[in-house]
Amino acid sequence: MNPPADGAELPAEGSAAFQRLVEARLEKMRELGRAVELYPYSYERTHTSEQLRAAEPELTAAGAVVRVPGRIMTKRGAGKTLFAPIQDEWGRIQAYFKLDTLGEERFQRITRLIDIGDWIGVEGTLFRTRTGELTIQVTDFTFLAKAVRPLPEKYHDLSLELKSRRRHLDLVMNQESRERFKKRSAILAEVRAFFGDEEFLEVETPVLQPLYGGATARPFTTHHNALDTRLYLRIADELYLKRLIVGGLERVFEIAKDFRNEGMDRTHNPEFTMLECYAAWWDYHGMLDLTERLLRRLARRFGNDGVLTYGGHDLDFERPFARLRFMDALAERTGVDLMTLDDAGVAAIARRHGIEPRKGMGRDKILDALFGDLVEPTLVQPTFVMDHPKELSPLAKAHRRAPGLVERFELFCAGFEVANSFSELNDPFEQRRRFEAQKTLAEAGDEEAQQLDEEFLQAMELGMPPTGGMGMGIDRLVMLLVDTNNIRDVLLFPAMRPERSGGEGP
RNA sequence: GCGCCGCUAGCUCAACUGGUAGAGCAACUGACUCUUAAUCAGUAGGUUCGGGGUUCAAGUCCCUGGCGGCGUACCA
Repeated sequence: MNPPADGAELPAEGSAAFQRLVEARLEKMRELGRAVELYPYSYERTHTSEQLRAAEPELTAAGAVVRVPGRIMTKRGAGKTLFAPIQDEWGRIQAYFKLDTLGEERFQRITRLIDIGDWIGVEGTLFRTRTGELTIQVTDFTFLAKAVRPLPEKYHDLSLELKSRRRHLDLVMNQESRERFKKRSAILAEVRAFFGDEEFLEVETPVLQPLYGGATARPFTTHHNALDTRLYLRIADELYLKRLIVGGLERVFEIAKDFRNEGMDRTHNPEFTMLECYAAWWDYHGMLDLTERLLRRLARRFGNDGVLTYGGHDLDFERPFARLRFMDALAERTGVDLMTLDDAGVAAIARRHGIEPRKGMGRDKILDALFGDLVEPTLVQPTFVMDHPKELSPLAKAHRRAPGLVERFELFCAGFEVANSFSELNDPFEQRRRFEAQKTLAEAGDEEAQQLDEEFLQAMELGMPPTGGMGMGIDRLVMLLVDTNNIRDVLLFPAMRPERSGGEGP
């Protein structure tokens, strides 16, 4: 038998009132500890709450004794009986405790010494109450673990902050939250299965990198003690994955965290999960087909016959996705063929649409801003936007026919970007020129400028096959599939400012 | 970054123009042998985010710091 936990206490914290709530629980735990093991090592479960519901007819007919562990969510005493829903990962099953069946000591134990929030295993047979609820008639029960802290209030939702900061509380209190994160896991599994079927090899590349590249973003920096050298947390996998293509691995993909030292809001977290894939011998058309197949498969599995409801819109992934050329979309919105205009002309059009070009914004950046304002919000149904201006895409191959453009597409759904893809630049001389240009920007103080990666260039100089590449923000994909507009809903532990007591004052 | 709003019991929220800080849930005591937001009777529970100021008097007004929400800008 365990020591009776007489010394158990929590560090002083919170108000005296809170201390008393905890103390009441500790006191009951001490008393309970004199009779039972407080922290047993395991429990033999026969069924989950879900399995009980599925197997009810057989179990009832056989009068089978089941053993189900779970957390006590409420206690409803009714004289010499007690009803208590027991919650496990899949849901709840009601347990019925009766003085007559359990005897005085065990009945007192459940009614008086065991708290809401505690874990117990109940053993008994199934029956239906008068009101029709499936219930376990408890013949015995086992104490499994103590909740020394009280559970939150039961019929109002937690604030988003508490849900995010204390995800464990959210998961205890909200079945729907548990379902959402299980769905995220299923989505990831489905994506991996898809790439397996498409004969892509899943690989892992470094998170800690001596140089960062593959995207324009500010990195996190860290330091390696033994090497006494600065390292960066990756902002993209791109350059390493392309080196694998050079090496002869023809189809690779990676699902991994990227880190970007930038603002956070409803759609941005400093660390986020990115899918990148590369296929030798493909151009962006091949990637486009792949992307469409992937999204359709996900929409069939997680939506309704290939249709996803998002923000009140029905998004149809079953039909071939719309395709739209970047410049055509802009021309349609502005009434002007912007290809024919010079920088000043483009800037003038932007001003006419309420966009004031910032200092240092090149023509292509202004086009991008215009696109973001005028076109993106209108792209509700899945739409491929194709053939972007060159300056925006330093790693993409020039368009084979249209001068000034690159072979690139982005997939938009519900007004936000889901995927981004190029015919990958594989000309090492052109790539070196573009890096040099970035280096100049960096020296001028542009923190987002990409660094010249000699290792990568040397790899490309060894010869990189024609290659298609695609990147997809997994968190946004999950947001789309679970119908939420807040990234915190799909990250178990989103980045939060550390909690601190108030400042010291002036 | 910037702007607006918020922070009161463990949780969700009240408290008028400055005038004794309240309710529900949770907790505690009691009643009830099919309850289910159980019910009924009672008890206890507060650093009103921190610091400073104005005032006879501050949850409320002012200054300042912290944290959050929403909007906005950049990034997936």
